[in-house]
Amino acid sequence: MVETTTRDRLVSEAMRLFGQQGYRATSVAQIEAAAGLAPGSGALYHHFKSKEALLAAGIDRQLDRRGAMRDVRALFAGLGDLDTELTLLGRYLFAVLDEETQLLQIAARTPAGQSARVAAAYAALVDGLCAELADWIAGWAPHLADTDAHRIAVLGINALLGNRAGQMLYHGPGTQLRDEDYLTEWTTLLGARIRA
Amino acid sequence: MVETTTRDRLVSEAMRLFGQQGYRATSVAQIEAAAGLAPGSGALYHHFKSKEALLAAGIDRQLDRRGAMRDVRALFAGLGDLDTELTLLGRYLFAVLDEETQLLQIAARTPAGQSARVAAAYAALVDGLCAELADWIAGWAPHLADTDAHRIAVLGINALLGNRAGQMLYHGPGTQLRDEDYLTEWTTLLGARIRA
DNA sequence: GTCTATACGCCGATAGAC
DNA sequence: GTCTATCGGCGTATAGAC
Repeated sequence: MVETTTRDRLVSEAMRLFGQQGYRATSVAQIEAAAGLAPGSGALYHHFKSKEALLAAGIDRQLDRRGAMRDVRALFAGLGDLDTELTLLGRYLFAVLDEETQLLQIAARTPAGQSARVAAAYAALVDGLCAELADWIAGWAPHLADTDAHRIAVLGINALLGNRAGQMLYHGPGTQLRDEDYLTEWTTLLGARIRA
Repeated sequence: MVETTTRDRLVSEAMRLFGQQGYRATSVAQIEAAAGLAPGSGALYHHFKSKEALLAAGIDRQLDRRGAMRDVRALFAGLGDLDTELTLLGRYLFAVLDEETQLLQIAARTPAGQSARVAAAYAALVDGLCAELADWIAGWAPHLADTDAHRIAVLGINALLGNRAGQMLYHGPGTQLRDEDYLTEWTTLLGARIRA
């Protein structure tokens, strides 16, 4: 994943800075400097017609990289008992969220209805993860109504999202748990609910 | 809670706007206008020496209003069975979070280590809620180790935080569940874990 | 305490040389 | 494609009249 073109570098550095500082707080000059161009020169505008177009390109690239909704039921089914599969699934969901860290940060720091593209990308991510988890739950607990499986999934995803949100805000070691411990507890909680 | 002084109105409107748009994206002129002053006039600077001092005053007011850590174990203990108490406790935790909406929004939109005051206020809130919930759990499940009770509490609080974070980002009706349904599922999940 | 007026800097974006 | 130079606008903050 070595960046070749200046355009790619601009997108990468812009998304990194947008995530760290927010869209408005990041200046075009700063992005240019991070991409190895002279800060303050309008060099960026030979690749994007505006700063907003650059954000849109970054979101679109993130959406392109995002694989199609995986059928987690097929991926993880039959690997072992419920707790084992659930732990693996939790690690997988954390990994997906970490791939989308920049998007999550940008979404959190974008004033509500400012960018429809950002909101749509965020909604698609969360809804997709909930659907995947709900699907897997339904496979293990056929006796559960679909709405129940969905509710458990929403809560499970929110628990993972809340963890990453907390890490973004604390940014220090904080009082947060280690990922391993958190996932263990997450597995225990959801496993007990699904079995019941 | 009718605002009397101009200073109070400035703080209230500033915190509202900071929450909606973020600190940097909110201009002093906008705050002045919202407080009924002439936008662009430096009238604000007769009450605060800078925009940053205004934010600090807002955070401090939020901290002052925040009651001392309540002993939820004493508040909710003996009201009924575990599920009943847990539901009430969940409603209470949601209510506390909703009182702190502005702080949560500001924290989310403040670029990491920008304001130590904001980070400290956020950390104190989350740590306090986790401690309260862990305390209550320990009361119902004496057989559980303290570290286990704490882990369950962290996950429970994160699940509630994740829900409110999602509401802040969707801001539309979205796919989110109704509070009632979400709390029901939250209660079921944590209840099953505590009993086990 | 609030106003008008203004200083001064930074930002997004454009023009034109190379 | 990247640079220097620059325009116009908006941002924070200040000075001084009332």
